[in-house]
Amino acid sequence: MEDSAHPKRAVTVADVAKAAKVSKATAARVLGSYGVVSAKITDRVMAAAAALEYRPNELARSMSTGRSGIIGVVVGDIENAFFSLAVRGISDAARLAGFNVIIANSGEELDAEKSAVDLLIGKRVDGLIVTPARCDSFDHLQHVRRAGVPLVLFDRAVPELDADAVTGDDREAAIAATRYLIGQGHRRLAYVSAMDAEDGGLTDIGRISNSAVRERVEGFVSVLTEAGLPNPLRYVRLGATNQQQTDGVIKHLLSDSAAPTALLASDSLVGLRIFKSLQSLGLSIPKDVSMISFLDADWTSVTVPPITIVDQRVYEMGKLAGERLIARIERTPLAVERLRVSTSLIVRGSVATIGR
Amino acid sequence: MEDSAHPKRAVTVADVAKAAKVSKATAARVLGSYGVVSAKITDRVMAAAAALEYRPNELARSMSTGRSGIIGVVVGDIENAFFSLAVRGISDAARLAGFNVIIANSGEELDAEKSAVDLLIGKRVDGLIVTPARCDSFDHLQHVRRAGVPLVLFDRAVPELDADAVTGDDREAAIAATRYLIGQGHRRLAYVSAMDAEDGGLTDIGRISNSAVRERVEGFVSVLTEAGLPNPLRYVRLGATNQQQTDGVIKHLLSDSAAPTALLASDSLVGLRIFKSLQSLGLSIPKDVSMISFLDADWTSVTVPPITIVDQRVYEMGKLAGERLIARIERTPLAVERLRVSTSLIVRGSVATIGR
DNA sequence: CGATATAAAGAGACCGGTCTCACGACATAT
DNA sequence: ATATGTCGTGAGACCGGTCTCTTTATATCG
Repeated sequence: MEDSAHPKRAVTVADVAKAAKVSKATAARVLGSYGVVSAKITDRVMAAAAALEYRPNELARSMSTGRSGIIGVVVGDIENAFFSLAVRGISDAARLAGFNVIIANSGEELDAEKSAVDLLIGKRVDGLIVTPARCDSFDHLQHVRRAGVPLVLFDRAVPELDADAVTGDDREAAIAATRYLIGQGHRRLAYVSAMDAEDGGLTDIGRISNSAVRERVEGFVSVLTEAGLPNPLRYVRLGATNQQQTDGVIKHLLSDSAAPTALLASDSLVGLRIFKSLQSLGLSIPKDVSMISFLDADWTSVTVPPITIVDQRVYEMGKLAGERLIARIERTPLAVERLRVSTSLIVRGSVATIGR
Repeated sequence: MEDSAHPKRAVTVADVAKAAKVSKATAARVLGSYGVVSAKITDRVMAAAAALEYRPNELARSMSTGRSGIIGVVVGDIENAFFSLAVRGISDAARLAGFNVIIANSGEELDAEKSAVDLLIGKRVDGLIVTPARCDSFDHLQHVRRAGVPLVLFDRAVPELDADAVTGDDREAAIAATRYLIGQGHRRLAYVSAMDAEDGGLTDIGRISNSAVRERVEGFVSVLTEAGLPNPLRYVRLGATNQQQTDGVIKHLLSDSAAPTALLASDSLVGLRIFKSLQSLGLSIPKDVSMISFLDADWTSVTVPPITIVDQRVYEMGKLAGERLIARIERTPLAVERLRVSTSLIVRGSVATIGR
């Protein structure tokens, strides 16, 4: 019965005003809870609103106030545990401050990232958190800043860009993991990442377009160099983007006459792929080969052996990014800051002690 | 330099129109690509728009067109692999049709769900996909329908509600898994779920407020009954919401003088918790106890032994839900449908054959 | 060559809120 | 009794698009 009333047009302040026999302005004051209205009239308007099932049109509200109450988040891949955890951190921070979150996926592709950013700007989000797919292309991010929209970079920094960033201490993390491996007697160490690359090999660290990966490789290389090990880039591999690619990378690495004895996985997805590769090759961890992965993902603690990992505290990173963005939204004049969240090595059972 | 131009006010059609020396209406026609405009003027407007870096205000656009191009998704917990996979399916379907997605988390709590739904309706989403936390409370969902907003339920159905739903074939899935266990000689089977419950035990299946869980339990019970096993509810346990709770549940189950020989986990998170519990109790799978989990999660294929699972094809479910919603948005008069996505048992190594 | 059809551009209402300003009523001050 | 102030309400502009209706310029036809 009431179902068939007016299936189409939504109830507006004007409708409520008419029903309560007051002006639109007064009804709006009550419904938007601003200005001053007498208690009597307030009640009358509230009653009318309830009877009509009035729901404010947030779009209209946003348009006149200029604030949408939404923050936009552009991530590489929500399916990746790293990002879904980060998103939870961001969401929690946002909710606490009364903001809501729109998530967009870039699939780690620059074009998708650009259009996602454009879209969110178009929706007039109050601020933006972006995980830039490439740190060497940031015109679109400069547009964001020029448009006056607060921006926080996540996980990866763009030094040339005058924007806040929340990242892990990737260099230190890689250093700690690498030192640990060397301390356990390893001398031939490989680093495997999922970054796209022309050739899979690597000649120039500076060319890595993802700052997090670049810093990790730099840390990795610096430790090898400081330990006096030759040709530190020899076992650095990119392109482990899917299981098949990873199988190829691992097979190739291990068939070397001087095969690496330990593998460092750049993220938990790569780590999982490496684990599966080794499993399918019938190799035992850590007897045949040792490994360390980034991120305390689900699977790392239930394998045999459990995987030694670099714990990234992603939830905190996300929360921090959210809080930082909100601070910037609410009181704009704020100096640019680059926050680093410390990581720690969690030693489990995937690294062997060798050579003594 | 250009940075300091006008850090505040955004460029509007009126600005572009002035720059191109045409009327606002004409500029709008070009920028919104509707109506007819001569090639010459089109070029002039486009040039002006490019020079001024015009970005359309989607809010304003939505307000006059009445369409936002956004579909809202309310899930239980994005961090759960089940939902993040589903969200990808939904997003993919949405993107293909030119829609974008706002995600909101309910944390499986009714109040949070209600306010998320309200929020999204307020934002004037074109449609809504909801994973109802409880199937016995749906006033808020009826509001949605009454407001004329297309709605698709996900994973769980509400029979009383006249809305589309996409679910798994939970009853059949549970039946298949249970039959398999019985076929392997198991006679004492436990079902463990994360649903909140007053007591953890269970006296009345009808009281389970999550239809997916209820159907699974029904399937489970029906097979036990048909196999002539006594007291089928004896080993059904709810409340495995975190590791500690799960440890308690498992310890209690297994300390029974007639302890179950196989455990059925209601989702992959519960499955993981059970696995860890068993591990910490020093029990071996499947020698000491067998288990089956729902969902082909990451971790299930790298454990020793790998876990036998009920594969839910969640991505397809999400995609289907997205497509269904979009169909309903674009051509409203459509009969209500309840779609079921079939599941299949993937036998790996976590179930022992016993008793013969 | 004038009448009519048609294409292109302009003027302005509208969406549903917010918010400024003006106005009337009543209280207090002088 | 008149001036001043405050409070509560109403009228209407505004946000930035879309879209209808009107006007103007050009083309087609008899």
